[in-house]
Amino acid sequence: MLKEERHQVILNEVRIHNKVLLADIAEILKVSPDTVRRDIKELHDDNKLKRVHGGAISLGFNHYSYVNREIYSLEKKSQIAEKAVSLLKDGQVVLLSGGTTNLEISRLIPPHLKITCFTPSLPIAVQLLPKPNIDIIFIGGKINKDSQITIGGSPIGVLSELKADICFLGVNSIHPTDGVTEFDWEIVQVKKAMIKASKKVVVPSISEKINSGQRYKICDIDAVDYLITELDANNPVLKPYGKKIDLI
Amino acid sequence: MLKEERHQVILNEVRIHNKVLLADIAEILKVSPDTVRRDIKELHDDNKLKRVHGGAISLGFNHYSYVNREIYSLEKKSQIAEKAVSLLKDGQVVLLSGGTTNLEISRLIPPHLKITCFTPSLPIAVQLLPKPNIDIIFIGGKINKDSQITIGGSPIGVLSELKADICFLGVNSIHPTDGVTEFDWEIVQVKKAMIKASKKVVVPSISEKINSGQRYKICDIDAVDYLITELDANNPVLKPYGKKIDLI
DNA sequence: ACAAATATTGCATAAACTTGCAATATTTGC
DNA sequence: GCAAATATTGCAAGTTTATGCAATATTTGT
Repeated sequence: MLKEERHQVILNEVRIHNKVLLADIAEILKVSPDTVRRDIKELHDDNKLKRVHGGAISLGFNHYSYVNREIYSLEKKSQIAEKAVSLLKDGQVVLLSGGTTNLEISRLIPPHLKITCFTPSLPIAVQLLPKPNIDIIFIGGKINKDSQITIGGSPIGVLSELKADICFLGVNSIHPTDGVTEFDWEIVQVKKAMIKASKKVVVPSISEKINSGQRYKICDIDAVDYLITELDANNPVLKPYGKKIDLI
Repeated sequence: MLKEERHQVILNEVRIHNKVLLADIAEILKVSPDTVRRDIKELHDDNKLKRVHGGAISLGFNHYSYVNREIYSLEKKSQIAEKAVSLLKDGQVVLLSGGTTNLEISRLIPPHLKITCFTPSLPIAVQLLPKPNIDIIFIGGKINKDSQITIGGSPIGVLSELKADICFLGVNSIHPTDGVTEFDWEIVQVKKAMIKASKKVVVPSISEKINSGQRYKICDIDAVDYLITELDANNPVLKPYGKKIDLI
């Protein structure tokens, strides 16, 4: 029995059951638990699965855990989110794209605010659920598991019939001349539709994303009305945007 | 059962119900309350949920620092869900209404099954998210906060363009002559549309709901193809249904 | 305020993990 | 092709972790 074979067996079990028990694998493969332990250790180091006491578990098992990624920039995101929330007023119709910054925004929306939120993001809808004064309209469609938002023709169709007061557009990258860009084509299509569906477009973005670029373009800088970062509005990094966008 | 699995289950329950009772988790997972207590303590320390007397609550729910006593017959629902899941086959298009029994069904869908699930239920979508082989189509619309499903014209419109293989219809009440009934008119409209949109209609229902009635009618008994309860198929309680419905 | 439910603490036991080591395989350099 | 170097595997001893139980304390609902 080659090591590679064992690895395949283990990964396969994980793929099917989302987990494996070390003892089970040892039994199936007729090798010592130590060997399996070492195999799992290797696969763990290769990021193929997650090693836990007693066995291993699929990496993707908790997709929702993307909330935990980038925990380091949570502080910045909270600062941004606080600024963003201050733009909201009673009675508005708000469009929220996906992303962790927008999730933070929806977390910070004060419970007394009476607004209507449209969103294609599952985590954001869940986040808004406990707030009694917020009407939530979920923009349906096929759910993209990575981003946990709906994509494709269906959400775009819904958006084409909507005119929201304000849109919080979570972005991957923003650049003074290249505009707003994203790496996933399907998501770009949805975000384009969101911009069309809103009177005002707000981009909340941590400063790391400023001046970077991705493969696909969502819109020019001109299409963005407000740029919110954790930085002070007259920070030199933001200089190139100042003429075209209101900085917050 | 790996500790990690238990953690995932607990977090999932918290996401869906916004709270968990320690005793329920112990029951579901077949472990001692002490273990669950330790699990919750760990998750609390990791800032994944908030530990409170009697269980845990979602972080987003901090204002309500209590846990409601809510008796839900989980054991029965699991039995029903297991029977329900056995009806599923690779390649099917499945329609899932809301409700805790359907939630339990979606929890038990084996991860290797390749199916497409349409649902207007937020908790069910979240529950299905980690399963890699399931395509999830969320039926969008305005979210009803009580039931956590979308209601109104929008979901009904989507359903009118769909023909699913099988529909799991969560119900409030079922009666041999009065048919399937519900207390919320808006939800009735959605469920009517779901029945039209499916080749086969399955009603998973705990036996308490059998022979009861509510204000609004969803459909006659004839429209239901299968009735799944926690009881044995030839239990006398089910006798009146036997002629018209397959009992499981 | 009291009874019932839940939490804490310490402890016991079993299972799982770590580490070092020795016996075999396998690969490498010449 | 062969010896040396390297990897792999199983084992054993000691350590850590996981889990349930029981006695006691705290919290909660009425």
